[in-house]
Amino acid sequence: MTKPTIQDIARLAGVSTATVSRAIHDPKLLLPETLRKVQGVIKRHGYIYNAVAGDLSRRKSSVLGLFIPTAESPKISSTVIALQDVVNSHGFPVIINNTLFDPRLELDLLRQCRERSLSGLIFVGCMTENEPAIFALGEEMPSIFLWDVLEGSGHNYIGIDNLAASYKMTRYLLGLGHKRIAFVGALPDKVSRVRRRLEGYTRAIREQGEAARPEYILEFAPTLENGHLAMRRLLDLAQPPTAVFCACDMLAIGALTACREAGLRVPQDISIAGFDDVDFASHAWPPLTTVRVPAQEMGTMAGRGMLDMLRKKNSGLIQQTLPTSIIVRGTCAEPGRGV
Amino acid sequence: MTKPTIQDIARLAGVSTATVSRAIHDPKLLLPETLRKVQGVIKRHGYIYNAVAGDLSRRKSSVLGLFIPTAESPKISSTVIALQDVVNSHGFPVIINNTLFDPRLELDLLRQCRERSLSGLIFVGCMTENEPAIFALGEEMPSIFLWDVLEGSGHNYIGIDNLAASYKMTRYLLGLGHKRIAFVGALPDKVSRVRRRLEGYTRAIREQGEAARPEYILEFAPTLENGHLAMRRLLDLAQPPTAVFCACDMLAIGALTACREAGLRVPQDISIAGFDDVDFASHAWPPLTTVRVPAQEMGTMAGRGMLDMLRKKNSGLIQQTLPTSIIVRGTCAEPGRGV
DNA sequence: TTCTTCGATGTATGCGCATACATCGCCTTT
DNA sequence: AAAGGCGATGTATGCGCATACATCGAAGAA
Repeated sequence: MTKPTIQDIARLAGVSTATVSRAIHDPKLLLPETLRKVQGVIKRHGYIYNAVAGDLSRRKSSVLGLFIPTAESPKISSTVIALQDVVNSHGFPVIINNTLFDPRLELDLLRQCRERSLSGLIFVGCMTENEPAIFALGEEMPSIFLWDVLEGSGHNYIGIDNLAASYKMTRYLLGLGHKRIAFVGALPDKVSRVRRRLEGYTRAIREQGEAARPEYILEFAPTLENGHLAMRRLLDLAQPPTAVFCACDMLAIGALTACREAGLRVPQDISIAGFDDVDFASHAWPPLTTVRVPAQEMGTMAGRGMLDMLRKKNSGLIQQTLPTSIIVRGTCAEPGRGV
Repeated sequence: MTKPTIQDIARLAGVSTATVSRAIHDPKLLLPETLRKVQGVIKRHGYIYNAVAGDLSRRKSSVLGLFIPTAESPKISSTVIALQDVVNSHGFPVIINNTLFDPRLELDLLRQCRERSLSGLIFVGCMTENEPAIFALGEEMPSIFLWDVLEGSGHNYIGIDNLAASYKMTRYLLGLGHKRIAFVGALPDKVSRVRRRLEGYTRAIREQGEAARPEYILEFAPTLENGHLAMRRLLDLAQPPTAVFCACDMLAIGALTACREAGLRVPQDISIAGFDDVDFASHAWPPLTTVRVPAQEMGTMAGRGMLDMLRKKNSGLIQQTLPTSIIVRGTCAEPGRGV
């Protein structure tokens, strides 16, 4: 026996296909009796709705697309999970695209999404060089950008002020008395939120009357291994920094390990600060001082915002800047007792 | 101007729709000249292929579905990333379904996948109570199960021998001289791979001539916070264990923190072992002794296997058991110097 | 030369559903 | 009692593509 279609159900229930369609999508349009009859036939014959056909007919798939650099970042995963939690329960599956910081791949994934007529796109940032194309696409279909602010851009965003947060953390380190502060970040040239963090850092340093030293600015993709590598490179410098500000916790925790291996005490000999406040941050040793990012909140809000846009409610622009805060734990202190 | 369809392209290029379709999917069927002509028109008019229509016509979507308990687990993320890496580059997007250990949700997500006529499903385990339904579905469409072995089941799997690995780790702790070993796992009743790990533990304990003590067996979902909680509960026992085997690293690292807070030295006062070998394991303090799980390999192999199945190559059953190994780091030692 | 084969392309149909529009009673309204 | 309104349902068309089958011409076989 072949899979029953809406037509089979209609025939068996003695109604029209339109009525079956209504029974599935908008039951309250039907007489209770009719509804029961149709639902009975549906259940009895194991009818499975064909969403692909529905999508074609409606000219719009009810799938959402999410773009993230890599699922390897636990903090971004928080955003992903929160988002999915909201939209899945409303029948919207999510296709997750890992761009792996590769602009070509990002574009290719984007094309695939367009081919599938996804009903909405959510970006946890995007490659800087693809911004024009992606922003243009944002005009055509519901899109939301997360994890950064796009002020005055006319685009929907739910983000954090990376520059301000980074500036604040750098000021904090400066305030502790550090003169030689390094910055380790993930590809500032390619990712705007990291670039903003770098700007916050350099601004704070410059305000202090000093220029940021190029050898103190390192570029590494956000993995533990890279944090380890970066710290080793910094420690090999003729004049190593007394504090290291890592633009994400993965790098910071890797750096912590490198310090331990080098026999350096944190924070007595060297201070380390992170960005994100991943769950692991408070379980590291010493517990990591970092910037808390409301990743989960952004995911939840993005999900709700997207649902609203799809339902044509609340058609205004979504533009929200969420607060961050410095979480002082145990990896930063005044300099000068070691090294 | 409305979006051009395959028909518009056909007309503009002076060929039939079939030829355009071939130009898109199987270019070598066409005369080079024809191909160039069609591709020119496609490019010039900004034609975008409509995958939804294609899927309907072909009666099969080229999207894959992946079921995981939660993206919050970094080790499962490794599998996800590796899998996506393989299939995305072949044009297969992946819909990721987080079941959150909720059987109802799992079933609902499964229904959504069926409605979308996904071409293949990959499961990082599934809820035990849904196994019959899911295994039955596995007969209808390409499916692969990961992270556990399904010997003699007739299903495709790429997994690890959880029971044996767990048995081995417990033996290791026993060999160190521990008599009081606790087990903390994530919902063994609901997830087969955790059940197997529990079995490995109890088997090893029983072989020692002792029965596993119920108060030493704790059930917690795999989060850092829960590991912390579990350890505190164990430490509150009249007779706390001298070693704690956590069925996943998240729990183990949380437990580590709880010990530190309680003023207990690891491994001098208490031993802790994990399972997974997440990246963070070697960055914890002390570095975590754990069972290495080839998560990435499973993802890669699953991706390749799925592609093969979809291309009808290699139609045999995929049944592979990958090796695990105990990674001895710094959290386990002989008992008896503290507590 | 005639028949066959095969490569290149065209024709025509249907995939399963949504929905604009039409229909048909029945209940209000005046 | 006639007109209008509205709730419940049916009719009919098309969404954009894949593909089975048909066609046609040229090259090779006999």
